[in-house]
Amino acid sequence: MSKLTIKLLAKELGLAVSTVSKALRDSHEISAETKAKVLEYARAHNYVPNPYASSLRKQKSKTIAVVLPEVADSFFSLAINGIESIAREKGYHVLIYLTHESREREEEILGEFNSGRVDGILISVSQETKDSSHIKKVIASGLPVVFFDRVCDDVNTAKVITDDLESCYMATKHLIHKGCKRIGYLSISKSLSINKKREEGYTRALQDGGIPVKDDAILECGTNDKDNLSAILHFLKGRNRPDAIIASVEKLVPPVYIACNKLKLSIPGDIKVVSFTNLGTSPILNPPLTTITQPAFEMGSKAASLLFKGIEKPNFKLTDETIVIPAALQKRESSNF
Amino acid sequence: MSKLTIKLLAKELGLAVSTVSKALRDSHEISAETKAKVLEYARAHNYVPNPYASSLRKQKSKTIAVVLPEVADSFFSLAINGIESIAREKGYHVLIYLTHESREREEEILGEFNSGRVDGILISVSQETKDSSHIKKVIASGLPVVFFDRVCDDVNTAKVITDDLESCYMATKHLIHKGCKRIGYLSISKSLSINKKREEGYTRALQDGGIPVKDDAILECGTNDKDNLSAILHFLKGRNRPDAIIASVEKLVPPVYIACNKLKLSIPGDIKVVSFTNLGTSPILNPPLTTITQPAFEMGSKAASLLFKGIEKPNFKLTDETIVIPAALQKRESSNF
DNA sequence: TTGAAAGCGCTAACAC
DNA sequence: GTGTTAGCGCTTTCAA
Repeated sequence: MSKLTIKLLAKELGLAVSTVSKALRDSHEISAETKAKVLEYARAHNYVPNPYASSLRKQKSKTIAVVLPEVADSFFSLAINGIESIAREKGYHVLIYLTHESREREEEILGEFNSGRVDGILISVSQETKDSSHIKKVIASGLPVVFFDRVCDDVNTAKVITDDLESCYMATKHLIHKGCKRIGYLSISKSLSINKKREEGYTRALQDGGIPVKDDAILECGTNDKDNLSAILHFLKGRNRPDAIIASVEKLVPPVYIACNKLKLSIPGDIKVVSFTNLGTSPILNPPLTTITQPAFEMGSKAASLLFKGIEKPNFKLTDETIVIPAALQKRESSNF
Repeated sequence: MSKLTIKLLAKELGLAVSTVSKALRDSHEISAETKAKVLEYARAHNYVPNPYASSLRKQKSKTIAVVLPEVADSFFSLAINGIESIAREKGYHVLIYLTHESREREEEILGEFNSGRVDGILISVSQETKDSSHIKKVIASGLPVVFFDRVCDDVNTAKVITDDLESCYMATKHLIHKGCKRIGYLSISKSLSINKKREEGYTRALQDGGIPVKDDAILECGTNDKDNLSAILHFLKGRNRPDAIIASVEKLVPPVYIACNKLKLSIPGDIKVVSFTNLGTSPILNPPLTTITQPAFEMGSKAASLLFKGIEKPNFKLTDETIVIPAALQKRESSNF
């Protein structure tokens, strides 16, 4: 069962290895006849060149890494789809790595790439990632990096994001328009780019709407689901409880609904809810959820396209340019339309 | 910015390449002193061995492939998590490939593995995969393969699945117990292992419950979301419309809820609903959904563990043994508890 | 148009 | 305990 190699192939055909190699890659120096013979034999015997030998020789791997906080989130699932489709199209392979929101793990993972394993990196950083030196280091080593969604502002490379500030501004405006006076905001890690922008959209909308911005209207949630639920329960119990909530990430949707349910707070009667999310079940929640939906698939494919350009075009530099793709505010019953 | 190689490293340290190589791998033949020196220099200069050179030499890649129908499904998302965590633990890298439910693509992808790119394969087959010759071929070539969830019964290798028949039997029983007389079943591709088992659980429960099994109580759904919605709408319109529905896969949940909504059928009043799904939003749907939940993470990690055993233990054969992990019936309002 | 040979970076015999 | 060397499978000069 020893694998067929180019050497064996050459021997069988009575040709030199180099001739076979060239024939396989359809080189113009090889006669049509020889090419046909080689190709036929190769496909008949299911020959697939060893990619690692080729990587070693050519010093490129035709492989990219996708580094994600997690995959159990519909945004990332859809983004992977987008990435994979472009990668396949371009003949690249996709290695997937999960940081589980740990900056330490993220650094560990990136550190491994200083080895020729991948030709480029797509990354959405972890919640813990404040210091971006590990990313700068990998870029300095010559590897193209493209951020998507969760970026590091201080790293000079291409980024694909949504209009977080504007879309959250719009969502907040919408709630104000519906008569909400005490709008709560559920944040995640303060250091996260998306959170900063979304929160700023929120506060600006409040200011523009003449509503005082209060610190205790913002609840910072974390990684642990149980803790988040109890924090939200507590948040909704105060005598100054909010009459609306904006959840900055998808994972906060279930705890918000569950908390309201427990506290017998009716959505949208007592409290209106809006969330950033790509959940396919938003329209069938109880009640249907008003969402800010990111174009996840498109973001993934755009980011991948950019990365491949950065890899393949010698004079295309992945500078600090940022591609912003608008998110959509989808109004539903949870905010009273 | 040329990458640091073992050769350079050796030169800098005034040592032979082989000495450095052994030192890096903590060989007993190397003095503690030399080891320390090498290790220190290596880490100070961020040396990471080129994995492809090593793969080439050792004839193994420390990489596995995960071949999935899609990733926008909470089962697969969770399974990837399970796979990744074990892979990381074992020092393996994970290549991800999506078939998008196409058997052709699946074959294409598997074909590429006849090259040393991966040491093993985890696969959940596409809806279109009836003929499994492409999988048999890759196994015959010597690559370990472990199926998870969607398996091919006629392929002799390890499989990690849930008790599809039994759990669907239980779910159907539950509906019968609730007084349902015309229970509809939404299938997907007839050829899919999970569907066959689930459907059989359904029919057996009907038989055991003394309810006639009718062909027109089974609706075969497909890949296209819109088509599924209209098919379900039609299905629920007949004068002999079902008083309960079992959805065999997660993606059918939104269309079922939407269809009922459109037709003003109340769940669970007019029609009870149960679905196979790992959706985190099941408890907050309108109404909360009764689910058959698979231990997705565990299935992924089990499958990965098995695969690594098959890769690393020379006399551990991945025979036809099947690991069955039970799914859980989580009763909620959609089936009236 | 074809072939010989060097070498990508690493590991593993084997020699010293 | 350390060094020399061959070779994994491929691509790419360069020579014939």
